[in-house]
Amino acid sequence: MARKTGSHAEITGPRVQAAATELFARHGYAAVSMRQIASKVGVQVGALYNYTPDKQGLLLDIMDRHMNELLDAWAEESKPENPVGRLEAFCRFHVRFHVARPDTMFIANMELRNLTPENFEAVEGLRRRYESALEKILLAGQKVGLFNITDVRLTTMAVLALLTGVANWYREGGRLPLTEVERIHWEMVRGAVGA
Amino acid sequence: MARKTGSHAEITGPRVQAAATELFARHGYAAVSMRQIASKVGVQVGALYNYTPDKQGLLLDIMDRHMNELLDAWAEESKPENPVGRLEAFCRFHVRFHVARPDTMFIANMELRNLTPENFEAVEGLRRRYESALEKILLAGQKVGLFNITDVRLTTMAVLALLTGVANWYREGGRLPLTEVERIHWEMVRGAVGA
DNA sequence: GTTTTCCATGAACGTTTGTTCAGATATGCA
DNA sequence: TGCATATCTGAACAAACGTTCATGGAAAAC
Repeated sequence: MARKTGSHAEITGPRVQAAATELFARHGYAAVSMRQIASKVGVQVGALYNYTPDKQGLLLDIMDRHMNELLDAWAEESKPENPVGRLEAFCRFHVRFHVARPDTMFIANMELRNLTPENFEAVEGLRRRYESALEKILLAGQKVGLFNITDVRLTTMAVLALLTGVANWYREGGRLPLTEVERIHWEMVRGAVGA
Repeated sequence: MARKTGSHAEITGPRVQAAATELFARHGYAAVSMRQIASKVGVQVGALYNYTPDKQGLLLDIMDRHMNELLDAWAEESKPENPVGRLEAFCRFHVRFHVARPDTMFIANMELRNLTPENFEAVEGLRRRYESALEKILLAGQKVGLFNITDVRLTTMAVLALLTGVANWYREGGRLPLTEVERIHWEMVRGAVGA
């Protein structure tokens, strides 16, 4: 029988994830040691290996969870059929999602190169699925003449770069309310794609 | 007297820089060891210390050189007085410059957190100077009603994010010629700022 | 031809790295 | 109360880390 109360695993486990996430985001995967993570959790190094097979496992878990939450959240988002409305929904969603998770977003964008080849393949696959969600919107809008886009692939990357940048500087309780930040980004993207 | 021929320093020095740049760009500063750099140069570890006081010095040198070359190149760029033409010049310049230097651009964007506090301050100062070059253009255009911008600071960051993204995927000899990539980016920015 | 200068070697240093594991501790169940 | 199990400690491991330095050899200067 699995113990309920007094079982530390269900408390320590998430705390390990949280500590790793914060430290990886701040200093980078390669610059963080297992001992630093353990110290942040308030535990000895060896105890970490009850929750991950190795350091790489911590990184994979963070990135995999982030991308899956991203894809799931977009799937459940209510979005209009027409390309312009759909693009607006995407922009607002993307900004909202990433502003709420600056740490995992940072890791997902910066630490791809620190994944082992097979782990990279898995995460990269999820990333491409998300990219193609945007690409399909741009393509649909281009086909019916709503957007003015020379190269859909290039524009996809550019729009994502523009939108993702927000998490690098936005801080909660900052100068602008979130809905305003959403709106401004949507207006910029609208202009960039000629809608 | 400085020796001319037979002096290895003037050959090995740049090769150390080049090796460090390539490795830092590919794997990240923290993940690269001095021994890997030495091995790429074809030299023993100790020899590196004829060319840098320490590992941090290599990183600082790369970033400092990159930012100074960027600022100098922009200063010497011929640019019209009117805000729209000036913004176009900036966009084309930025794309051209970064596509030509993907490695140092990558390092300059990703490794800021691996600088010691004082080195960070120095490089960050240069980065802000470059940012403010763009910000001034946007402000000037906004003032005379040529641009439609809600928040200049936010738009500055967003435009830079959009433009800088290009170096992440553009490869020489790719699908699109460079001038076309320049033009497309300029058109996107033009739309984004409502010009 | 001798001296001087430069640059690289190769070994060593103390520290830190990721990971393992036997044993201690504490909790839930009987 | 005592047994079983889940979790953590504390120490240890070999390997790799950044950095230093005495030594050597080759080229430049005289």
